[in-house]
Amino acid sequence: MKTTSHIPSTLKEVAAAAGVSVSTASRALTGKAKRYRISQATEQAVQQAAQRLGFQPSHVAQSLRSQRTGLLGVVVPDVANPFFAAIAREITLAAEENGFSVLLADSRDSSDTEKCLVGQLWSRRIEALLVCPVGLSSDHLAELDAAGLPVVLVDRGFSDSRIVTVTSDHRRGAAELTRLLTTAGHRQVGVLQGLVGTLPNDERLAGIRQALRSAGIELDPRFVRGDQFSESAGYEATRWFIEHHPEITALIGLSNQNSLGALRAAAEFGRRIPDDLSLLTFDDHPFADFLATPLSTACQDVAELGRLAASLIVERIKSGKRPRKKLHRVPVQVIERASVAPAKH
Amino acid sequence: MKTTSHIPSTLKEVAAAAGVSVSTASRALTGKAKRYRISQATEQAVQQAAQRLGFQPSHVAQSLRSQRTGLLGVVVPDVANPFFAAIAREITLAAEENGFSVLLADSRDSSDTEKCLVGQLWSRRIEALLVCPVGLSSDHLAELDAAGLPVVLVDRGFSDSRIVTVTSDHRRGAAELTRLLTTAGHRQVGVLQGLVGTLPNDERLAGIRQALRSAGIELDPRFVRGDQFSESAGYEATRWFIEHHPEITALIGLSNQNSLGALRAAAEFGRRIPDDLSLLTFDDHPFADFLATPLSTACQDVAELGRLAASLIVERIKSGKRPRKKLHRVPVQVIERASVAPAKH
DNA sequence: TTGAAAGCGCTAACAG
DNA sequence: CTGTTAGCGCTTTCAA
Repeated sequence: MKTTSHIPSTLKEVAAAAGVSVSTASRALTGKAKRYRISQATEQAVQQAAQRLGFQPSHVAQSLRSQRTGLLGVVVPDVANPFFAAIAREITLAAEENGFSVLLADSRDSSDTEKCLVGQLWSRRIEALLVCPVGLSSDHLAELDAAGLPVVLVDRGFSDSRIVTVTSDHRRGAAELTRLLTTAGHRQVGVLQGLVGTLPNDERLAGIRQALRSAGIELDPRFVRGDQFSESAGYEATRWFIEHHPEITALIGLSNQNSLGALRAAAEFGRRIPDDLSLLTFDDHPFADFLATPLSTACQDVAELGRLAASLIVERIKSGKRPRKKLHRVPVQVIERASVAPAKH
Repeated sequence: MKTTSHIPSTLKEVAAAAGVSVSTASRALTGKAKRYRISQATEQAVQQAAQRLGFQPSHVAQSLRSQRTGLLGVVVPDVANPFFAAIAREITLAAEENGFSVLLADSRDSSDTEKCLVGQLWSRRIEALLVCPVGLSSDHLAELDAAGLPVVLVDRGFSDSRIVTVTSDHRRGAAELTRLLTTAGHRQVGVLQGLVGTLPNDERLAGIRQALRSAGIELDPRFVRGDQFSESAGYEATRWFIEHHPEITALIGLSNQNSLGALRAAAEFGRRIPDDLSLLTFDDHPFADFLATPLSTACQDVAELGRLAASLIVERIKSGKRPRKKLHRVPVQVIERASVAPAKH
């Protein structure tokens, strides 16, 4: 028994079937019939032949010929993370609208993997690259960018960078969020830190420090704990605070994950939120309103991050010009819910 | 001022730089030096030239030549939906491990868009296609599959289908979940339905019906309400139940989204869960434990769904054989939390 | 041990 | 109005 061949039909076959040359077939199928004044009869014949054979032009061959692949590379640390998934989605939609396809890669939070994947994408001749970078250096990306491949960084960026970057206004968001605490009279604030050295982490921390200072409070270095955007890091840090610094009355998780860890630790140690401990966090999720204690949060506009990045890329591909403006900030929205109680003294 | 050209160097240039022919260069760079007994000297020369020019072979040209693109097409209804994001991730990881790249497409829950995207992917000569299908027919996919393109369906499938499908054991999961209700004495159970006609929806409904019947209860058709896997559908259905059938003591949301709508409606109408109304749902998410009322749920093994699908695809590509087993079931795990109260009579 | 040449499928310049 | 030809970048016969 033989299965139907899945070898796609070629233009040559279509041409043969229609009794014309390949060039005529090509012209008839790419809407150039008018321009070349192809007779109605042949045009139809070609189209019917194509139809009958289920002809789909090979984008591979077209790419080679035209030196344009219509491919966008997207690299994120974890596709399953809702934050990156949302970004990937916006890019994908924008890409599809503009006739591009998305090559998706998952760097698993590893800088080496990221480099490797970027190399592969490059060998596939992507026309632009969008990365939510991992690690603390962007040299390999800057190189590509300098070589003429449009690169856009999303979320994490690099201070020294000449690469176009789209990120939230972390500092201002963090400051506003912190004000919720100072207003409520909190003076002993613990921070559940994420990956030190990354732009979001460092800017958020700076925002918190600044807001505290405005309220006449100096952030105690011992009150900054943790080194990863992960649940376990948040858990460990919270636990450490509870055990060693019971004087702390409020916690700020520098990511959703960190705060999730805080929630677990608090539950485990019998600390009620917000009665025993206030908790603030970054980013949001659909069930936020229905948490036992709805968390007040500084929420990034993920969709806008994605959209902006996509439009910068598309714009750049179309115009061929590298924009002068490198750093793009998207506002952060503070949503006040019920996870801050007045500080007791 | 002129930016560095981003035109990638070609094998021809490398060959020229090394003072050899393209064929020699090719052989030296593809590890065929031994086989062709190329002299150490030339091999090194070629490699150095390649290094110096930053040569990356064009995967486009290789694809055309070899008729193998190493591309996997993935189509999901919504990349930002955690469920599909998780599936996409597993596929992506598996693909990367096996030397494939993933072309990601988002069908936006539209059957037409899906068809269109699949066409584009096909024209890019993907070697296999993984779809979380939308809509009620899979003819266009079955066609491709019959034509020899390995197609795997995930999540939703089709009863009549000859396409390899990976999905959860919805029926059993639903039945087990329902038993939580019958055991607690509930007899008036409302169902927040999703998209009618889809396999997950229909099988879950069947599972519920069956479990109720085992408890001597016939599911009242009026108690099945809703027509979409969406928050608003869940909200509307719940609202309708509250207004028209206050005798209902428990609700089962056929998706996370549906239940989220139920949560909103319940809050709005002052119904406490589970005291006034028990609520069960499908699927889970990280914050589940910290909801005001932790929902008991039938939880799909999303990672396993993705992994299984990926391995079926990879296996099939490598072997070239279409498997005889079409339908693959992944067990569902019921997690009991605190959203069911004993029924009052 | 190496090179020349053909060809993957397509488009476009050139030639009728 | 249509066909012939060259070439995108690569691999692989075939020939030396």
